[in-house]
Amino acid sequence: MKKLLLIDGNSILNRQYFGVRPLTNSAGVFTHAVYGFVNVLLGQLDALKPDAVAVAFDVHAPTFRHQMYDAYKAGRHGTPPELLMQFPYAKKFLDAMGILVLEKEGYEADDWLGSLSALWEKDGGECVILTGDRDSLQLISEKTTVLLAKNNENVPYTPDRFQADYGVCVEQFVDMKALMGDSSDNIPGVAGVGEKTAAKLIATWGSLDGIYEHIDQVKASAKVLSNLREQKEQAYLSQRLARIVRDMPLDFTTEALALKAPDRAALRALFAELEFAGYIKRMGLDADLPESETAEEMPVEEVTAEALAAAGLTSPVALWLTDDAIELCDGSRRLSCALGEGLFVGDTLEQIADFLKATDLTFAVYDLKTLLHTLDELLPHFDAAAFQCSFDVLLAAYVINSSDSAPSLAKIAGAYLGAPVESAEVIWRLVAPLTERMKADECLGLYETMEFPLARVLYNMEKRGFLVDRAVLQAFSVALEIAAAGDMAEIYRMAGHEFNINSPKQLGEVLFDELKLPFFKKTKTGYSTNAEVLEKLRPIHPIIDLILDYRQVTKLRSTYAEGLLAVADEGGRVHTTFKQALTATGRLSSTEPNLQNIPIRTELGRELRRAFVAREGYTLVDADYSQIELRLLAHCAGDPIMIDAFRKGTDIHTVTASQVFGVSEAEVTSELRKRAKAVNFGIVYGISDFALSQDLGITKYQAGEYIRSYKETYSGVDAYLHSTIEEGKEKGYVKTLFGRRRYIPELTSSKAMMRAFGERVAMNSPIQGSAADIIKVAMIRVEEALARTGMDAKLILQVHDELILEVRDDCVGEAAALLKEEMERAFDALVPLTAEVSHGKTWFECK
DNA sequence: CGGGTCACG
DNA sequence: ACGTACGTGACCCGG
Repeated sequence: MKKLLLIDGNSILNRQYFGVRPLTNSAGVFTHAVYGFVNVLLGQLDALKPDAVAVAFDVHAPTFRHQMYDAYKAGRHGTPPELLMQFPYAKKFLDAMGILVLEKEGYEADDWLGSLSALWEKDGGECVILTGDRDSLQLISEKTTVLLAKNNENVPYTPDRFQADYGVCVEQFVDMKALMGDSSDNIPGVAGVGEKTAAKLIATWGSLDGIYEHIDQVKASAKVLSNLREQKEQAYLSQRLARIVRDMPLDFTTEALALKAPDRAALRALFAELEFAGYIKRMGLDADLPESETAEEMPVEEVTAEALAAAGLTSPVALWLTDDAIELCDGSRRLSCALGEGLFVGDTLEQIADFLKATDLTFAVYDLKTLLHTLDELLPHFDAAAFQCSFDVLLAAYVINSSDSAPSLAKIAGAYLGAPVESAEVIWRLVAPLTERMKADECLGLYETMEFPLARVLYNMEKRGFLVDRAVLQAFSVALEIAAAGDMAEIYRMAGHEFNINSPKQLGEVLFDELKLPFFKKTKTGYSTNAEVLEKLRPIHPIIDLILDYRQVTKLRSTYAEGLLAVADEGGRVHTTFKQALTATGRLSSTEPNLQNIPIRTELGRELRRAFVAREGYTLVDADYSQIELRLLAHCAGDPIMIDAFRKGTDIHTVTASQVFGVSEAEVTSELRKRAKAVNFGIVYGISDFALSQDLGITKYQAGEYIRSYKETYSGVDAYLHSTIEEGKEKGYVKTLFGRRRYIPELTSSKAMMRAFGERVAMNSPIQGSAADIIKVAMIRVEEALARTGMDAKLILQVHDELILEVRDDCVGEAAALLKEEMERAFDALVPLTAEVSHGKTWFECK
């Protein structure tokens, strides 16, 4: 029996795009989706050995079904350009492989899959359909299997497997979808009917027709029954939408699908353009090249690990990891050490691992932290601590100029070199000019003693991760879900109809057009519905409270409870990624997950911290700097009154209130202290009377008076802030206590708005940046001191002014003392930089 | 993919 | 006249 392999090109490319880590060739074309696609296709050809192959693509036409589909696609899953640009390459690849590409205006890939599998079956052949789209499961038959592409595997769906999964037979699938709908395909279905109800109804009555023929006998909830009756038309419309076309007009016969011989020259050229050296090798395409041409076009030697070890490179050697090779360059030679066929060939990787283990070379790299993670994932028994590295061009470029965040190697090369060069060579050639520039800008010390050593500390922290209690998150998520559902029902009742509460547009219409509530603020796109606005409306209408609560609980659920569950590893630990070369001020940022914005300010939100725990037998030790930014302001400004206050250990906000409002410290009420606190914060941010008035709900005039009085009290601070702005205007940048620069071109702008922004940045950056520098020093010292003492205590998180350790129960006291000591000693300021330590089994208990 | 909203320091 | 505090990241909507 002849075998046909049919592939849903859109679906598979899409999966590869999101599943394979991003990759570009040196021309900047994204290539990872094609890379994965090629891998999948070659793998299936190998495994199935089909007689015929075809790959289908969507070409939308403005028919009804496709309009809806397009609207949807354009909405939430609009194809990113980085994927779009890869489609032509995938098709070129298929052409070169001798595989038929199917596309026709007005038809989707699954229409082709349906029609061709029907045709092939009629001719007595067997068919395998490869797709990631469950829609195609309706095409399963005795002769047709659907290989459903999941994250790591392809699951073969036969009629039996389908029945087992869905509880109905394949022929009933379309009717089931007619009832339950499919949000991803914009099929409405019948309201209130989900997978469970749909399966039960279809299993009982056999089909959609069966249900409606016996509608008076159908047993279901009153709501479902009335929806079934009212939405009969919609159900049949959904049925039509869900059914894949199986009889599209075809202007060719099954013979046209037969696999042809590949055009090896075309394949080689394509892979060369995409820089898929691994596939050229895997398919033996380089063997076709005349010897001389190979040598001329590819000056890179493909060598084994042993040969490499014997090559006699001299330190420092630039090291650059591509998808299928490690490139090395010592200035005179550039070598690429093949990782083998793809990244996952065991013995070759082992050889690389052995080489790295045995070598005493020192490397220069781009982004040490990421490289260590990659090597750790790829190589057996990789020892990050033994990997000798002396230079990181990413961190050097960031220290020199923090303005463009996380610059690519190509971008750094563009800025500091001229001609385009290969990656390993770029790294090697960048070391000298970057070093010289750092010397000239007096930030080489910052790089050498702070940023570069910090990279390894961050690597360790990321690798360790933070344990979360998944049961706690689950339970929290469920409770929040229930709360949200309750709010939602009540909101709909008060509004008189259902709408999407998450849509600011729809919410604005309900509140301000329908309920006629007064509006205070508009955004570019419509009414503003933010918390500040809603807070004012609170007394006017009871729906506001519910909306605020709904917002809070859905945020906590989706961003935190569900968000954290989604990224926890098998052991329940979450591994954040610290971006070390991103912020303009020198702070770190934390992503996937962001562990630097875990709720604390509200009681409910704070509950989440109960889910952050120490592992069995261990305790969290947490320390945070007390008002470090204000203390640094006192230090930088040399302001005697502020310095005195911090030295005496008095409460700074109380002192400020007493001074600014002219009362004794004993007379400072909590309201006065609150206002003084807002002024103190404002000063650090680069204050304006308007913003302060907004924050405190007072008049602009009053806010101006506060500021005037503040500046009188702390005249040193006032003078310092002015001089900082002046220096910024003169030099074009401001800098931290450790010499980290931030360039502020806005300071010389002709637009007042821009200039004012520049001035606020000039006032804030040295303070925020110095605080960031100091905790970085502390982190390096804490990591080092803990390692030296051999204590079982490890840094696992930094939150700007806070450090968290996971410590074995028996050394909590010792670790807490060490942590406090190292943080407070990290910088010798004119005022004490105090750190407050606490500990507990969960983050919640650390306060 | 930009804007609105809201979480943190 | 005009829009306003500094630095971040994630989720959701809708064009």
